[in-house]
Amino acid sequence: MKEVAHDTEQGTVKERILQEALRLFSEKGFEGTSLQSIADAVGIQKPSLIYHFPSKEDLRQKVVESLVVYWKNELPRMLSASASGQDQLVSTMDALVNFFLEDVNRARLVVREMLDRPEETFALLGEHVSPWTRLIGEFLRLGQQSGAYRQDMNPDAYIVQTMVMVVGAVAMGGVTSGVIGHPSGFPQKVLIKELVRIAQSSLYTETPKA
Amino acid sequence: MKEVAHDTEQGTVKERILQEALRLFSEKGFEGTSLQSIADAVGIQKPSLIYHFPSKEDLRQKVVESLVVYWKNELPRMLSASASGQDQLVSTMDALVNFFLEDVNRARLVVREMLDRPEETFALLGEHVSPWTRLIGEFLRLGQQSGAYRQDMNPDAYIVQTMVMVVGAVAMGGVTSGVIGHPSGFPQKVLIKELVRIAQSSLYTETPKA
DNA sequence: ATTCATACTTACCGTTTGGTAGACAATTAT
DNA sequence: ATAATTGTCTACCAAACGGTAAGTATGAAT
Repeated sequence: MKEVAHDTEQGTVKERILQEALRLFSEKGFEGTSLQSIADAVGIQKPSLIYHFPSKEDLRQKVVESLVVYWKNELPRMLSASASGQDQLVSTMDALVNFFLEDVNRARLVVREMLDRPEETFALLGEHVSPWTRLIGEFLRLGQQSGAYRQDMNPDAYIVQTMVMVVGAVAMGGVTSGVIGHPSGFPQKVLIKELVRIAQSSLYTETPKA
Repeated sequence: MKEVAHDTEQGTVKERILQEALRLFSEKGFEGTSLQSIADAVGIQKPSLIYHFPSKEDLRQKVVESLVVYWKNELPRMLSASASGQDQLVSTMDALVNFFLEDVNRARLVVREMLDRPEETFALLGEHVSPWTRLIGEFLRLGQQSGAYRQDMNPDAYIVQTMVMVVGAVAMGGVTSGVIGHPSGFPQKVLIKELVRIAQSSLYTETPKA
């Protein structure tokens, strides 16, 4: 019923459109990407594209949606996977980093959407992600009561800042490292490692290793 | 010689173009902003705009340049202003935050430039900002030798990450706070305060107040 | 056999885009 | 006085944009 054509290469045409659109939107931006360029990348004609997605705006929404639904499935899995404990937070952040690191375009698209459509993105995050971050917030507050986490830490603000740091680092890390003057960038692994260090060492009351 | 027209409102026409272009580029993006919309915002006709800036691309460069030269003047002033000591780092970061907080569009434009033109932005940062961040790097390494700063901290990566955090927080803070689910955002002051806390507490070996 | 929906095509359309040409005042220099 | 420079305008242009119309090949359903 669904796959009528041969799907010669990989995935259905619709999937390949979403894939190329994600890539181009995140690289050149929504306004900077023409339907023609997406059609070319997929190897079809422009009206064929508009057949699958009635408008450019519709395509954009579907691309964003594909990221959101991923998270709606993956985040709860991660939060429940690692047994409750200190490591839960660490592994969740690890998965968060890896998700974006797996395809840098994801992070770039998220950043672009935040800049291009602040209110819409705000609403989207509030709807799909906030239930889970609230949970993490509760977890942080508990750790604060037990004395494991710093008292002057603001749980909600900490979560927001950590997310900004992760998304920002992946999306802009390679570029930002220009501020150091490294001839050609900065190994991303080192950057991520420092990111994790910052997030953790600013959380715990005692220093893990002095 | 320079100001021929009456400059009825504020600043020369050229300055007002740069001002509105910065605003629109950072709000809608470079590709999402038409010369017409800039001309309308300034209150002139499109060819008058093209008279002052020969092309849209030229205008973009001048807008970016206006931010860079600001930093080339301001950063050294900040680094030398506060007498050498622990507070030097704190006050520098404070000024960095305030610069972007003063006009959120600055942060947004920087982020957009990093996404739209990575190599170019990388080179620009390397040329104009890296000399000063290298200095801060030296400062961090010294503090590390003296035992004031954590040994597992990577100075260069720390600087990069801190910058990502600052720029990202200002540019996307209001949106990202949607992840918490606050009905209408998050007080930016709280966010910035936590940002500073994270940056500092992840730096020092001993916790300031437990 | 024929109807029907799917997936994709070529040809086209109105609008907007960045940019040019050339006229017109007003100021400045000679 | 006159010539040149500066800043702004109206009118226009080719190209690219998002999107439509209408047609064609193909396989499934009746």
